[in-house]
Amino acid sequence: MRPNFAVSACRGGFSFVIAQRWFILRVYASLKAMNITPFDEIIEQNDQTAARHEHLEKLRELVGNPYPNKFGRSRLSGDEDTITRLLGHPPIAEVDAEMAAILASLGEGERPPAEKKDELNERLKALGNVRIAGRMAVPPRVMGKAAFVHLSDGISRLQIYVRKQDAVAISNDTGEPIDEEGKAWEVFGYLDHGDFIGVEGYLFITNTGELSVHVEKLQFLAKAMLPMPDKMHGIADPEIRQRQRYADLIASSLQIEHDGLTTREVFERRAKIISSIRHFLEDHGYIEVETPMLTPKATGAAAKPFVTHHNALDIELYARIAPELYLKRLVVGGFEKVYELNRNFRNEGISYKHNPEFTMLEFYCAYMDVNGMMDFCEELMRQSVLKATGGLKVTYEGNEVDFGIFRRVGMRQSVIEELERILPESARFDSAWLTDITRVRQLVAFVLRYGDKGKPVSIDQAISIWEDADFTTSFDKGIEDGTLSHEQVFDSFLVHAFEILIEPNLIQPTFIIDFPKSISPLSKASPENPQIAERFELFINGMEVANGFSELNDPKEQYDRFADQMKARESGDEEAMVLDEDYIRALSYGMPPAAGIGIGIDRLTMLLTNKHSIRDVILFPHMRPERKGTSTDETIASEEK
RNA sequence: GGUCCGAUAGCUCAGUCGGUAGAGCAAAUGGCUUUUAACCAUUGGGUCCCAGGUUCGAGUCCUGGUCGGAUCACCA
Repeated sequence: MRPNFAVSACRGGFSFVIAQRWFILRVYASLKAMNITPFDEIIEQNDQTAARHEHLEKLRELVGNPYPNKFGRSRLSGDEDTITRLLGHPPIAEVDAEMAAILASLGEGERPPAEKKDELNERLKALGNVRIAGRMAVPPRVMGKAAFVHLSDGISRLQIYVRKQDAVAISNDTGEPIDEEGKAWEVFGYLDHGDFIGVEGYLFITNTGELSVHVEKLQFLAKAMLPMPDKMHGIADPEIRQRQRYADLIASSLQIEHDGLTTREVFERRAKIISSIRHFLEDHGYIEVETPMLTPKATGAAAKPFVTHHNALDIELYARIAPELYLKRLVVGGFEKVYELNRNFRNEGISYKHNPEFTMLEFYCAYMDVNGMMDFCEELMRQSVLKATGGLKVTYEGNEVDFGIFRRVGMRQSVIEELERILPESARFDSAWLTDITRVRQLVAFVLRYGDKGKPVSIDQAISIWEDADFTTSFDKGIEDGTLSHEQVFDSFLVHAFEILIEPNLIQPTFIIDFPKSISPLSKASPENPQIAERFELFINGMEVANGFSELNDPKEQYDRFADQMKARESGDEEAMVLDEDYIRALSYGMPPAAGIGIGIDRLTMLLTNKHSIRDVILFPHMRPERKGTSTDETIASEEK
């Protein structure tokens, strides 16, 4: 993009322009040599920015420093008068209930009766002046010698009315009114959509019944050098929405109409979810801790880590994939109820439900088991949903999700029931097949094909899939080279079949319980069945939202489980867990029986804000870096010839 | 990584069969002292994502690429 000379060119004669242009090109060349992006290349230069630049210079002449340091807002509404406060708590409410009722009805689009309006306006004027500040939320509507414009505080907007003969401008150098006829009107003429101004004036109701401020003093506060997002459409390009979240947030405060929550409301709701969770946990005796984000071992979950290097120690460090093992060390140390609500990092794919860094709540409670944890989790989710949305039912992608009821279903049981339902008559399912390697192979093939074809399939289709279902699977290699026991094959099939057949259909909150032990290396086995882990995952709308279990606290058994994981790692499973010797040492001091859970805050927020993409509930999601323009080098080279 | 879709004025988008690049908003200028998607008049504004190809002629067709979105695989 070429630098824009139009603005500077209008200030001098022809030779001055040539000299200045030459000078600017030299400055550009030296900045480029140091790999510094020139200012004019950071924002695109066009007629819109040129106009705003001219306006900025005019304002500098009129009021002095165009970036003053403060603006004191009045306190008529009881606290500092933000626009939202003034609209929500009109100062007249304390003195006159009837007038307050009329004011409140204006919000519904009603007009006050003519005689009441005059009386109300007298009352409002008698309250004295308010001082408010905000961003100009619309381009000013100018009518010769008077104008209307709305100011926004990011949440609400309040209209101001500027009349040429009534307004005076404030000097930004002295802070005092400029005693000069028509100065404020001239200043107003150089204001653009998006600029920040502060005004002082009295409240009144317009003919069309809108509470407004009749401006007596006008102070310029800051310039918007870039044009504002489209007032009707906001920002349509999802890339710009995510890269320039600030612009997206401005758009959500400026847009006239919108469906669903605005971006700002999404993040306000996210904040509510998080604060309600913190309050709930603290009310129940939990203490918040912070454990290392940079760790010498990436363990505690099955995932690939980000690697970095510490220069002074000259060691590799990993961004943590889970705080789990640190939190349990704290349980060993006597923190009976402990939680951490912070970021985890996983070096894996990006999708609508995965971001490389994501926010996870993990907490642990001594003397509790998996069943107590499910009860507590239900309670925590319910109060959080209630605080964030005001009810227990939310609509997510057309489905009504009811947080009033959480089902509990065994993983094995759910898969058996589904297989009984979908397998053809000619192959009536028998649960003994789940421990027959030949049958499991056929079932794997069937489920894979079934999953590919999507649901539902007819009986005929099921029969033909079943009859064809005899080919090698990814398990065969594991069996042949001895890295997979038959038991592991059965478990893997169960999990796989669950993911394909059951998981996508779990719309209502459902705890899936009874996980195979072999895929739960940190979890205690069930006292009734040593092959089953005391573990659950919570699914809502086909998405895993939480994962909890009775924590394994036998150091020798934990060591053996880690050892199994390390063997799996040896044979190529990059995500198998890494042995943490210090954790084994910690457990050896003795850890009380305990239950723990991890809850994905981003996914919970998606559910409670009806957002399909995780990137819509993360303020600054990860994206590829922007490509820099490369044209200026050639421009300079050709200009200098 | 696979598949599908998209990229045109500052913004939101049209652009027919391959034949002179369009609208609304925004901007600039003028008018208008209670408007509210203010209104009226006038004006300026384009590397049609990039590179090749086909053609007398490409925003449009073909090939390759960049960026983005959706989806699948992996994962929480």
